Amino acid sequence: MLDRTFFERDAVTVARDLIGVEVLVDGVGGPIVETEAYDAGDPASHSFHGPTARNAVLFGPPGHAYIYRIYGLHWCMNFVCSPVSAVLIRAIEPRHGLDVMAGRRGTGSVRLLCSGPGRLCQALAVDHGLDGAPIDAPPFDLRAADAPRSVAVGPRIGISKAVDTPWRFGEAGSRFLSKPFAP
DNA sequence: GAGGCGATTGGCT
DNA sequence: GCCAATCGCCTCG
Repeated sequence: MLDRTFFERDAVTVARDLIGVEVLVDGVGGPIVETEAYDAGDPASHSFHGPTARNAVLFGPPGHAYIYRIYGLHWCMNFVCSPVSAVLIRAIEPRHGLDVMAGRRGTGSVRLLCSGPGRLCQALAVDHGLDGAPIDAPPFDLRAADAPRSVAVGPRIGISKAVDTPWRFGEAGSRFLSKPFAP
């Protein structure tokens, strides 16, 4: 289990350090291979326009899950950092509970089980019910990386503001990335 | 109270 | 590569 102070740092630092960290929800999950940072004062962050009903968790203590619905049908999972910032978990490497994930996802393709923020939430059964939940307690279980990873960096995906800010991080060469990093 | 849109995905051309 | 699906939240009137 990660120390709580891990998230008492800025989102960019945490996003880089999360690559390789194992995240399990009720025992299902695997190592994080792709993240994005959304900093305080970042025009692309949900916190930019101040507190609202949806983003209230972002303004609370770090080390909690911020989960929201996107495009009316998918969920996205973030870990809250400090101050008022968050890391979007974009992809993990399926390692534990493959059969459970496949059942939830309705696909046999291991590569597509958790390759994308919406997909991994479906595979791990993450939804609004876990919004605001502390991530150092069940059903979450976060474990330090088993080995150092080579981390690639690039611009974030799918946003319309601050599109050039290089705050997307990923395990170089992983086949479970939602999109490859430019060389 | 109404209108627009999003940190996405999957299916079809 | 393009586009529909689908709805809660936010902004504006």
